[in-house]
Amino acid sequence: MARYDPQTVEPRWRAAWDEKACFRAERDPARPKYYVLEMFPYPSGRIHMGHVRNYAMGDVVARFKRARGFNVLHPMGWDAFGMPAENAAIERGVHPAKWTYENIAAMRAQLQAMGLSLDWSREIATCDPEYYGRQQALFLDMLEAGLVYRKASMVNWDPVDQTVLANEQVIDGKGWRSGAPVERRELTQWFFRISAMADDLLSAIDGLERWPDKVRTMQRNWIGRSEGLQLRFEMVANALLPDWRDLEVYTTRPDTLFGAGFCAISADHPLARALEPKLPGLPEFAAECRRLGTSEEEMETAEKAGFDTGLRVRHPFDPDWTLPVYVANFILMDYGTGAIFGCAAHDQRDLDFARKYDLPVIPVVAPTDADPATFAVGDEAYVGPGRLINSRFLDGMTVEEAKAETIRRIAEAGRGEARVNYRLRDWGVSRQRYWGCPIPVIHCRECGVVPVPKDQLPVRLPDDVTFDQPGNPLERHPTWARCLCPRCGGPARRETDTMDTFADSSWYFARFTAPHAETPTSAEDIAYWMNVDQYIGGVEHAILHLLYARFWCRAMARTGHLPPSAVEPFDALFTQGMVCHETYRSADGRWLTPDEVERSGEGAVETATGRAVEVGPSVKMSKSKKNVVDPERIIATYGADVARWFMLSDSPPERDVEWTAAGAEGAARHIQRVWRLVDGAADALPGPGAPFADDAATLALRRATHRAIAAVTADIEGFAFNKAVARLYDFTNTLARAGDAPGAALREAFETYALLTAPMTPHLAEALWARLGRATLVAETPWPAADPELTKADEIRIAVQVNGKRRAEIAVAPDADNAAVEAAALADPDVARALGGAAPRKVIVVPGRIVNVVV
RNA sequence: GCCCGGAUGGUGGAAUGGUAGACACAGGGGUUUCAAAAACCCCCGCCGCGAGGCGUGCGAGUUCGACUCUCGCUCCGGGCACCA
Repeated sequence: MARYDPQTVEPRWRAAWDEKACFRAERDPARPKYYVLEMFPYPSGRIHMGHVRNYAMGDVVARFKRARGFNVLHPMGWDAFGMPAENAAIERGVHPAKWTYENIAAMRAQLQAMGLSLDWSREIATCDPEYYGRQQALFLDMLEAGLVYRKASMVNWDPVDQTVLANEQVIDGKGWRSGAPVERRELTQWFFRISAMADDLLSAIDGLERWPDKVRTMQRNWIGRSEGLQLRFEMVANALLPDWRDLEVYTTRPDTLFGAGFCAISADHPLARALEPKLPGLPEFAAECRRLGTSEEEMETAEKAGFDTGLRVRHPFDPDWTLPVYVANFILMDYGTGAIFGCAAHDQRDLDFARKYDLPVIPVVAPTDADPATFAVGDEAYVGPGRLINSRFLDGMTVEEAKAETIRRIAEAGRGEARVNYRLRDWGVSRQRYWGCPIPVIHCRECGVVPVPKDQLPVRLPDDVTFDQPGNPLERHPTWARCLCPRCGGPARRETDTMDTFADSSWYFARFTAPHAETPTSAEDIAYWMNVDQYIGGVEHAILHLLYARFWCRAMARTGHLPPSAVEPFDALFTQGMVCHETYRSADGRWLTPDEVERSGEGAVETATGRAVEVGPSVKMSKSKKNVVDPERIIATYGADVARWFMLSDSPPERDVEWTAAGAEGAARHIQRVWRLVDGAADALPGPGAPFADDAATLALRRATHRAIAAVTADIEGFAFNKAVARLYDFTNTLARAGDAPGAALREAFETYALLTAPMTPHLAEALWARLGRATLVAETPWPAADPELTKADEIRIAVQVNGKRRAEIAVAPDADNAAVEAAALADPDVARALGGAAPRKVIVVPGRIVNVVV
């Protein structure tokens, strides 16, 4: 009896699949298609366990659907542009392209070793001009359609490195390389007009029924539709800015207008800009605000601070009532009008601000159970429902009534109007970096911004670039940007900004349907393959990537690259959890990898020194904490099936999973056990198609077999891979005890096992199938069907409760009527004892479930 | 700070509002073996000799019945627009 050796067995079956091109996807209108896609990876150089989990799940779906008769498209590619390649160039002097393509080669080999049923002939890399050239064509069409424009916007500026920094490169307000305090700086940049589609992107979420509710909620909140009032406060005449008449603010709480205590504007508001040179102290304060960087998180968590401009505005309902105007660090120029009125009593931020600067806190909404005369606000703003107080003509109204009435009166007075607003901002795509898709426009002194003619695409990145100094290599390249204006022929300069990599990942799924087409998409292939039936990826992409892709598809539809049916490209979405591992820290505070540590009972020691190691909580695998396990080593030690099986077992796919060495060994033992069972029994089995014996042992085993088929099928369809795995463990235990069962039933059971395990452990499945004498491939074999006659139970056991506490268990026929079940329950001696002679007041019988006797 | 999740034995988890702990890992005991490994069998929520009682992060509530529904917390995680 040979031990199952994955290192020799697995490559053999991968070669067999390749030879028969089992996973090549060809358009075939006669067959139903199924497009399953996992989020493509960034080519960091090595796959990690998160990839293993993601791609194992996708492969389960792909192999399952293929076995169910679908024409499956399951492609793979590379999200290959991005900052790490430039960082490698800066730190190690390797060219981003060389670094990226070497990483792709290494990761492709690793993914191939996983035995994924991918169509590699469709592989794409976003850094390939074949791909990004088509993206440039899309960009030009979107530009022409008015979906792209330029405007001034803020970036994080490192004044020492003279470089734009990503948010993750700003640490505690300082540049990650230079350590210099970061400034906000304004640059003219390219934007996609995603906000113009806000309403459609919002309402279409209702139709995404096979997306997780949490993702739909997050997207709704992100878009943030609000109904409110845009209102112009009249400015009190002042010598500083005699020409400014009004201050326009946006509020979602017009009902609280009589609670207004101040107005606040962003440091980037035109009014603040106009005041800056005229007000001593303001430039310093504005600079302080701008040091906050561009992330919303920073703005919101920073301590509220303001600068009193000395200007005042009039209350719209009382010309004698004036409010101070502050410049404040928590007002976003990008939201609403960049100015607010503050009602301290009913907004926490406003309250914090008012307490700090001693501004009035006037409650104007009182909860219905409070006494309006004494209701006051302490350190917590009241944001709940209630009735208006201290608000003149609004007194006594509900919040909703008061909002409507305020808007009506403001409109009547000509000082504002109702307005729908969105939190969603336009998508800034300009990146001042080399390793991205060049934005295909030319700047001409005479003609302005001129699109690159399509026949000159792709605008290729130059190869000869240097990274020995900070800044954008494209900008300082001696010749690349220099060109002639396509319109007037005069000297001109190329755009040196490249696109956000989110653009690359916003349409790759469409490109996979025709990866070699001359045009970005091919209508026939799109019509057949789109949409993606099942998309699988990390929940960290719930908002940005998925929202941008939804927008981009709408833009592609408007420019004729996608049919209207593809504006929502992902019919079903599944977000999987992360892979975690416990963390280890040596006595001197160094993080240790799991390889450097020996686990012993409660504690752990560092193998090299024998010293005790502090075992930390299990958190997402990350290089910084060194709690990573290299899939390549796992595959080399145990085989791909073990890695796949373990990643699918135990934890529900949407939840985080913890990698443990013991778990991996358990998975390896299981695979050996299955092989041993089949290998030991195979020679004695009758050939395929032998008739079943008419005896109890045959019936019992066949019942177990068909129940396993039904259960595994339902579990895979329901994305409960951990439960499918548990069913297969269960079925394995049945097989282990069925050694003397009649041959035909045993063959059916073993063959069924091979077919059911194939989506999870495809190599093992093929090996079992072949050992059972089959000359075909499991990869080409249809999924087994459960015989309903065999999955029915002949007797069920149900619990009997007395006053909600379980007291007994009775066996009844599955179709027994309620009266019979009730009688059987009351006749049970344990039930009688629990009743203690008391007469049942009520008996609840839930058919097939439970009996509850209430006394 | 704001938005979205999650919490069940020693561990990962299972459970259309209906027998809490399927299945697995770890642990314990046994069989086999010169021995070890492997394999196989049994036990395994907590307290209790037992009868029984208590148990799904905490506190309330709805229900004949709550891990599941509602409200209020705690802790942990994801996202916050230039990481991908």
